[in-house]
Amino acid sequence: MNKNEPSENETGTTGTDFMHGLAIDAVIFGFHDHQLKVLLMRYNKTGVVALPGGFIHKTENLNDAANRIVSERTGLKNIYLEQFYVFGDYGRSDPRPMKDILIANNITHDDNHWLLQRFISVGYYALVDFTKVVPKPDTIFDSCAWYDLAIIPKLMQDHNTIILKALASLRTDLDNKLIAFNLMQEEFTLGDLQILYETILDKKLLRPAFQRKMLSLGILERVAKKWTGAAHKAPYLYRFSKNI
Amino acid sequence: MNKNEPSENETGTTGTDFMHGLAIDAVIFGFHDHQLKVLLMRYNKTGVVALPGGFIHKTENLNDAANRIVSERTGLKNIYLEQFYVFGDYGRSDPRPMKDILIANNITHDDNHWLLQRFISVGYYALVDFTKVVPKPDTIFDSCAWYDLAIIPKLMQDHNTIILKALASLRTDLDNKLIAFNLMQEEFTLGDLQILYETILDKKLLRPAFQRKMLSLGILERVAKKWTGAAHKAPYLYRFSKNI
DNA sequence: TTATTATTGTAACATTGTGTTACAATAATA
DNA sequence: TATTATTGTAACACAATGTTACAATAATAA
Repeated sequence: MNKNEPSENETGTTGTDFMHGLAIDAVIFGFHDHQLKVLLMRYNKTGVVALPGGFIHKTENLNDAANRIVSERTGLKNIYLEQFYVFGDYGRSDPRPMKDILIANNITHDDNHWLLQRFISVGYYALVDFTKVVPKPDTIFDSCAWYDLAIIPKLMQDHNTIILKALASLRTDLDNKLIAFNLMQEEFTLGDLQILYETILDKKLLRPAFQRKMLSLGILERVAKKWTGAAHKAPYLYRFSKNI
Repeated sequence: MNKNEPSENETGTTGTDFMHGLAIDAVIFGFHDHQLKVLLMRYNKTGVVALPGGFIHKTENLNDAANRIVSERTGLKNIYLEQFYVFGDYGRSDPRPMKDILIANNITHDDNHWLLQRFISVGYYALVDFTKVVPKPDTIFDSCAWYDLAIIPKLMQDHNTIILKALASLRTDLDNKLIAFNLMQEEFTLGDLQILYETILDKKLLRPAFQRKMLSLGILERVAKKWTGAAHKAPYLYRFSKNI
């Protein structure tokens, strides 16, 4: 939300500056401890859990809005973002959870309030470095936190479906685009990278073939040996080569 | 548009039943005479050429709206449709061409008319059997016709960009999904199919490799020999195997 | 110091998929 | 019946990937 406009509160409930009927939902993926994570928001009072999302300012580019929304929740800039689907079924917009939230937060409204109308939502997924994210709740959300993708609770509206579709898109994009690096820290071993791929694709990969393929892409720079302290050969650290 | 609601004219200029700020633009691909074709509409009076498009009824699913819009223009049902991108830049919505069209058609409006506001547009591409399409203009469009993809005129707003993005999506989808058959007639030879692929991808393919690949997919049924009348071996006809 | 252990880096071979060349099988015409 | 152009497909070459094998470590233990 635009902090320069005091007429707007953080969740934009007055909505004078936003396009109506259209929203953005963001599936923000992180990777930590051998698990894919998703950043989710919990509305205070009602406890409803939902994807981070937001609206588009009337003079704002759609992709800029997505960037803004994801930056606000993560504290990061230059985030890898990908549009993956538009969720536009009429039935997806049950006004009940939002009405409960408005009531619980003493926000005046009637049944024609724009937040209770139908929304079509543009789905974006983001890939971020888990270790760099500082999740940011606000006044309406009492929590903004990582959830293991394997144990997502029942979410608001069709947000569970949106996550599944985002994951499917991530899986197909993984082969075509070189995006997995956005989920890693600056430096990583080929073993780390393989575990990431195996986690996203949910299947085991053969180590020699995986290493050969990654190295043959020509986008990895060998940095130094990693000190592990373990009783075996130390792996090399790599970084994503930025000059490509 | 819904013919059952007399309060709506065909182009929905009153817009009481439509979502505002959101539109659908459809890139309808056909294939004929060794060329990829796109179906385009020409507004009467102004001569502005644009993609077929439309709006979403307030209680209509987004994908249903896209189907409806494409069916209206082609006269076909069960059309292969794919969402490929959402065009949401603020600058894309120049109100001038639409204002000219409203003026030329004596449609009363002021500068706040919803058709002159900003639109975010969901891009769909459709693949149809060229020979089955009966292009349908209406009162606002004096023409609805096929254009060779290689010689598209300057279109309204960012519609040239939308076509380019649709073509790029079609090209990448061609390898992953088995969708080219939607552009062919019921029965076709492998030579026909190869010409289609070559036209879409804009590059020559080697015949033995192409035939081997298509046949190994296991989705083609050999039907009969095709009578060509030419002084050489007759090719086989194939059809897309529906039981898969 | 040297053997032990587990893991990494990579060679080597097998299999599969695709690029390329070659040629037999036609279907009409001369 | 020979000629012609095109189709169907075999055969080989090459590239990408799957799989097995093993040498190169880095710490620990003997």
